[in-house]
Amino acid sequence: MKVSSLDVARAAGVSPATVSLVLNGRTNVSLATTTRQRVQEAADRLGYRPNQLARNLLRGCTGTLGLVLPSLASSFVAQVAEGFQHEAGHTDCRVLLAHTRNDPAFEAGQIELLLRHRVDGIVIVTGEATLPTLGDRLAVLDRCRVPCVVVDDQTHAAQVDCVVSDDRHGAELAVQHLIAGGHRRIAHLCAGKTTSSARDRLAGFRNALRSAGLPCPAERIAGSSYIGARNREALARLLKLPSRPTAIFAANDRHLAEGLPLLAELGLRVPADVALVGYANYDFSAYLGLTSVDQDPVAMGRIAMRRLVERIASPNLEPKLIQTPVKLVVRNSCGISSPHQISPP
Amino acid sequence: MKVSSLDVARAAGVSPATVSLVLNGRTNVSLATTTRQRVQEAADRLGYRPNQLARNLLRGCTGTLGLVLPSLASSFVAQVAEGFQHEAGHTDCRVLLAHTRNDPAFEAGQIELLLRHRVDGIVIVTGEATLPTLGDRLAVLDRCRVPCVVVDDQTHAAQVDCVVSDDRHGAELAVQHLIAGGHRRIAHLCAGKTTSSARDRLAGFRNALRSAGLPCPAERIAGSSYIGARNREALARLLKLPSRPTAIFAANDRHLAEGLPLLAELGLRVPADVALVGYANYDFSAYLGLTSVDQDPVAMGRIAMRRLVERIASPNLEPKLIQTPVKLVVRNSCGISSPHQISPP
DNA sequence: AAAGCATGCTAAAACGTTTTAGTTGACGCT
DNA sequence: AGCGTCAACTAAAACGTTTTAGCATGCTTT
Repeated sequence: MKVSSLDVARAAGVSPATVSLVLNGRTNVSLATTTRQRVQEAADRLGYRPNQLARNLLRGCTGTLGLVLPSLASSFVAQVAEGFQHEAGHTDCRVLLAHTRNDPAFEAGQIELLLRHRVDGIVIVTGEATLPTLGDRLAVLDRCRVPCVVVDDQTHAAQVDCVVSDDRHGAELAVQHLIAGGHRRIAHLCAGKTTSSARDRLAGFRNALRSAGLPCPAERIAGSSYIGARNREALARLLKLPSRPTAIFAANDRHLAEGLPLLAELGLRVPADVALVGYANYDFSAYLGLTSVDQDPVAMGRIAMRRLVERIASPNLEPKLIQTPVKLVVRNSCGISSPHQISPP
Repeated sequence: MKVSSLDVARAAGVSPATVSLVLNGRTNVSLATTTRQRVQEAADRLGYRPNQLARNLLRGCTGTLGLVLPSLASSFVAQVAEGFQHEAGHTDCRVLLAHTRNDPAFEAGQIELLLRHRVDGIVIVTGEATLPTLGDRLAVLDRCRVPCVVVDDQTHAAQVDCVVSDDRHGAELAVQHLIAGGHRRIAHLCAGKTTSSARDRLAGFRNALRSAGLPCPAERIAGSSYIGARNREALARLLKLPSRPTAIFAANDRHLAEGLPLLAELGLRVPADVALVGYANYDFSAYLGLTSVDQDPVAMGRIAMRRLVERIASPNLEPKLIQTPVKLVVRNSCGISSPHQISPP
C-alpha cells in the first residue's frame, strides 16, 4: 500500500530514476540485465504499485474520462454506459462516473468535480430535466478546453459532437412498415417536444405519411415524455377518436407496454384491432412481441467514446453530428407473424 | 484549465499558502475580510479549480471508490450501480468504474488499475464467470489493506462484507404463496449451482416444500444459469414430466419470459394450466403480469456503499453478511387476479 | 517602555512520480 | 598517453497542493 519507488530503489540499490526507467521499459537503460532484474525483483517482492496520482500530476493528463448521466436505472442509459466503458477498456482509459439526479444544479456540481479531477474529456448522456441548461455546461467545458461529446440529443450539434440514433429515419421505417401493412389511419404516441429525439421521431412520422400521400391530422398526435398516467390518457385519447386509428407508432416501447392494460380494457386486440410499433427495442419488447425500432445504445456509447478520444487527440476538429444506424425489428404486434404473448383475451 | 493556486496567489498579492487557507475555509485566517475577498475574487476571475490529483497525493486518500462489475447491460447490475453511485453522491465520493468482461484475468488487471489510482475502497458486483477467482482478488485487496464489499454472492462471507438479497427467504415466500394457492406439484427452474444466490433460492424452495410436508423429487428441479436454449430445454423437461407440475418457481424472471413461447407451443395457459412465480421483478415482469420476488437492487447498491464507507472509517470491523429484505409482488401469473398480458391464445 | 501575546500571513517541506541534463567510469582510437 | 565516445546510471527539478512551524506586526499588559 505504502511502498514507493524510493523503497524499491533502496531495496535494489539504485536511484528512483532507475526504477522508473526500468519499470516503464525505457530502452536506454541497463541492457546488462543485472540491474533490470534486481529492480524488477525488488518491485515484485515489495508489491510495488506506481501511484497514478503522482504520475498524472506530472504528466498533466489522467487517462480518465468523465461519464455524466441522469440515472443508470434507465436501461438505455445503462447500455450507453456499457458501450462506453467497454470501449474505454480497449483504449486504456478509466471512467469516472457522475450522476445528474435530473437536477441542473447537481449536474453542474458533478461536472465541476470531474474538472477538479482533471478528466481528459467528458461524455454527457442528456436527460430531459437537465437539457435546458446543457448549453451552460458546454460553455464551461469549452472555456476550460475539456473535450466533450453529447449523447442522445442534438440540440447543440453546432457547438459540440453529438451522438444520436437516426431517429427520423427510424420513425420513417416504422411508419412505412405500417403503411405497407395496409394501414391508413396511423397515430403517433409521441414523447413530448423537449428532446430532439422526440421531435425527430415526430418529424419522421409526419414525413413518412406525407411521402405516402396520407393525411396527418393534429388530433392523431398525442403524448408526453413522462411515463405513467399522463401517457395513458394520451393513448386513451387516440384510441377514442371518432375514426379510430388502425395503427399506433409510439416514440417509446415503454409507453406501449404501459398501455397494454388499457387496450385490454377497451377490448381492443393486438394486432387485429390495432397494430403497434414502438421505439427502443428494450428486452421486454421481445418478450411482449412488440415490433420496434432498434437503436443499439451500446454502439452509441462505443461511438461516443471513440469520438471523444479522437477529439482529445485533435481538439480543433469541427463539431460533428453522428447519427447511428437503426433497424426495424419486426414482431407480431403489427400483424406480420402470429402473436403469442400479445393476443386476444 | 492551467491556472494554479500560485497564479491566484500572485493575482491576489498573497502566498499560495494563504490561497489554500482561504479557499478551504480555515478559520484562523484573515477575519479582516480584505484578504479573503481579494483571494476569492482572484480565484473566481481566473476560474481557479484546485487540482485534486495534487490534493489527494498529499492527503494520501482520494475519496474515490472503485466499482467492479461484469456488465452494465444487466439490469440488476445497473441498478446496483445506480444505488451505489447515488449514495456516493451523498457521501461526497467519486466512483471509478471497472469492467470485468466476465474474464478473470481482465478483472485482475482492472483491479490492479484501481489500486494504482489509490481508490479508498472497492465494491465488487460478482458475475458467475469470475466467481471462481474471487478469492484471489480478495486476497490481493486484503494484502494491500483496501476495504472491499462484495455484492450478490456470499461465498466469501467469512473474510469480507457481503451484500446479498435474502434469497432463501424470497424463495420460501414464493413457494408458500403457491402452496397457499392450492398447488402441490411445484417445480423449480433453477439458475445452476454456481452462485450462492442460485443455491439459496434452491434451498428456500426445498425448505418451503418440506415445511409444508410436500415431496420434492429431484426430477422437479432443472435449469442452468445461462439464458437461452439450455434453459428452454430445462423448462421443457419440467413441463413434460409424467405428472406435470401445476406450478413453477423460477430462480429468474428472465427464464420464464423466455419460456413463454414454449408454453404457448405446448398449449399451456397461464395461470390456468400452470402457475408461475419468478424472481428479480424486472420491469418487464410487470408488463408480463408475472408474480415475482422483488429484491430491490438499488437498495443493495446503497447498502454496499454505506458499508464500504463504514469499513473505510474503521478497518477492523468483523466481516458482516448483509441480507437485504425481499418482498413478493403478486400479479396474475399465479392465478390470483385476472390476467391481461398473459392469457390463453 | 519593556515584555508578552494575539493576529495575519508566509517559507518550505512534503506527497510520489517522470524527465532532463549530467556525471561517472570504462573503453577504443590515434 | 591523451582524447573522445559510449553505456549506465543519478541528481534535481518539476507537477500543484496542504500543512507545519515560524516570522513580523501591532496590541495588551505591567
